[in-house]
Amino acid sequence: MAGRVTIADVARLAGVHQATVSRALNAATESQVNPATAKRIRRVAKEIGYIPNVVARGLRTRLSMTVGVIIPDLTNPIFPLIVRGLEDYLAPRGYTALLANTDRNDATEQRIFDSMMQRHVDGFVFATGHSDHALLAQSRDQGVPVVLVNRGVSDLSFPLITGDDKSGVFAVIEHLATLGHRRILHLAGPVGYSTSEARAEAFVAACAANGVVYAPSVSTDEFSIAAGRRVIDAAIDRNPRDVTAIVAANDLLALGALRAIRGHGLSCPEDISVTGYNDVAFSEDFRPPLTTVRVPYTQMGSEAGRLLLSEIKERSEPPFTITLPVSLVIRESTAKAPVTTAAAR
Amino acid sequence: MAGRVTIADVARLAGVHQATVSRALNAATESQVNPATAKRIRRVAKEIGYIPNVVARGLRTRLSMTVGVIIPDLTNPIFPLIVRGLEDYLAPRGYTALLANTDRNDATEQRIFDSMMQRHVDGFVFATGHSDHALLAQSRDQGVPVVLVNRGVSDLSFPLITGDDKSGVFAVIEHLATLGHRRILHLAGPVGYSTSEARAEAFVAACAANGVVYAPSVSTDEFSIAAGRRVIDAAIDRNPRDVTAIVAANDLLALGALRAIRGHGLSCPEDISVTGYNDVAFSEDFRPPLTTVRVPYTQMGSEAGRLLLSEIKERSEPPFTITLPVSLVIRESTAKAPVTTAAAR
DNA sequence: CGAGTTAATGCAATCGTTTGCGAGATTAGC
DNA sequence: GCTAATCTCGCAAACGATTGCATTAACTCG
Repeated sequence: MAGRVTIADVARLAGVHQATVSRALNAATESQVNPATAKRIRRVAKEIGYIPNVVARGLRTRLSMTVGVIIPDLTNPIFPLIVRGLEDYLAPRGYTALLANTDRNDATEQRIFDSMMQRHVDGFVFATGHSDHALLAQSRDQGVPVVLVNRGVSDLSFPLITGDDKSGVFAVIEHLATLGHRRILHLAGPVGYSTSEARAEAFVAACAANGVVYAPSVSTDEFSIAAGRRVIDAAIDRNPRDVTAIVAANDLLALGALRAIRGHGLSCPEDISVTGYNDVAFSEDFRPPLTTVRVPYTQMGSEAGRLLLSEIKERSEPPFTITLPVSLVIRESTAKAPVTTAAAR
Repeated sequence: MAGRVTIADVARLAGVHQATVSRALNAATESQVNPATAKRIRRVAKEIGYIPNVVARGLRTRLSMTVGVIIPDLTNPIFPLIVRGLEDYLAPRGYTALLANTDRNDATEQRIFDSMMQRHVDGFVFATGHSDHALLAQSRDQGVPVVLVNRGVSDLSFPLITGDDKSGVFAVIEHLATLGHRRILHLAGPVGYSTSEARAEAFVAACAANGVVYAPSVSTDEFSIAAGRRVIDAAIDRNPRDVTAIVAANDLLALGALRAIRGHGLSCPEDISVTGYNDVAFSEDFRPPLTTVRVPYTQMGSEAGRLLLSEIKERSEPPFTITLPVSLVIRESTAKAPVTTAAAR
């Protein structure tokens, strides 16, 4: 028990003032104290197991060595990757992460934000994909830096790390065009998400560039397997064999599409090709293994850490966007367009 | 900018002493101040946007309202569930979680532990599955409560939340026995993990109870797809058609087995049945959909939160173990034992 | 040898709260 | 109308560090 040992204990045992202890133990000020006493102080400190109280220090230095990480839902498989990358960057540099989920609920998000503000985090990483501007402005007003991950925000005054959605979608469409697909459906994500929008726009542009006819995008109300299945079920019922390929905005949606296709007695890729986006864990083991776009989420996390720390250190970093390259990974859910269907049109 | 607004600002504007402000804003002490002034204080506080500094408060109250969560690797799909359940319990109660990954590295683990200790976390949740006793003892010595998740530790002096491994494995074996399997292989997890050991033991007992002959367990060096594949590849090469079912200690290992089986031109479940453990996300979409055991990881997380908070509040809770029920989920990776093989023996 | 540097350390304020103690003011009891 | 109990609220000391400033001692140099 004994209550934690403080700097005063060390000072007493080493026969010096606590100010001297503080200086001796702090790399930046160590030069100000006699090497011999410094050594003695360090020895005593180690002996009695002194560990500095970061909270007390933070009170004085106004640094908590803590950053707030706000994500929608840790259960969505891309976020663990981001968080992991972020922490791997932060930990060796003495920072730790406070993590919280918003569940896309603005009230929750505000609550979390306040709670982290109270804890005086040194910066924020937002990966919410729709966080309202109010929070960002609030944070900036209080002088605590923010970096955004995996989302655009209309005004570009915050640094942002994102994957190259445009080139990812282009790669997908080119791949499908090469396989002879000419009628492709875009299974879009819910509106209001920057990724949905970026990918939908890129889809249109890519189709145009490749001479592909596209059906009007159908869009979902959430990024989930169920939503994908629901929408594709309806599409097939309405107009079977209309398209030869489905480009989903997301692996989850793609998985829903796969289930819908099987559910209708059709098969992928023989009757219809499907592509996903994200290259989520296990997508290699789906039925069939999913052709998708790999996004370097772990790297996005560590880049976010790098940017945030540099913002914390030298305040006035100009905001800019880092776009990370993505890559198409071709597996078995895409194949040549079925001749019958193509001919039938 | 303007630096955050403090209690002194509120006091000045409300024309009272800061002690009064503190009391007015704190539910427990609110009764000590005149309702009228309390109201005025609250109004002023709201007006100028006062948010109490939890760090400063913590310095005085010795409570950080923060708990440390130590896991091996967030990328392993069971941990996001646990963390999510934990945070969902913690957040509404004013606590936030500091999260860090050990990667099963003792040095890293010690570093993380120290770092969280410095931040004066009010308690720890360990889900490392092999964390050394030293750390636990250290934590107890300092008087900060610990709860363990998903692992046993030989001395049972810490509260523990775990899934019922024994009944899970029994359910699996009974299911296979009913399907006619008589020669079953256990694809065990790496030694030194409580889950590996518990499941391996249960396997032996369950086989004995069901009159099943089992091959000596083969064990892996890590819980991964690659490890599972490697071991099963070797087993098939050595002795094809020896067993009719493989019981893996984990879904990842099961997935490796599935790949190995396909790689040898065999098929699951026609030639050989496979079961997993955990019911990881997407296991429904594997080839074939995996029969496995569902473990309530999210609930494990929230139970851990409950236990930890109760330990924090009233210190001397006696340690005890909570075992959560699991359930067998039967999908397509298990089928009747092939007659040919059965007859051949 | 005295004045001026420099090196090493102590003093005390500060960061933003909470809280034991005590002082007035008000109310109650008789 | 006086004592005692009860409400309010202010004072000031914590909590555990950091840091500007002052002080002392030792050293340099002309």
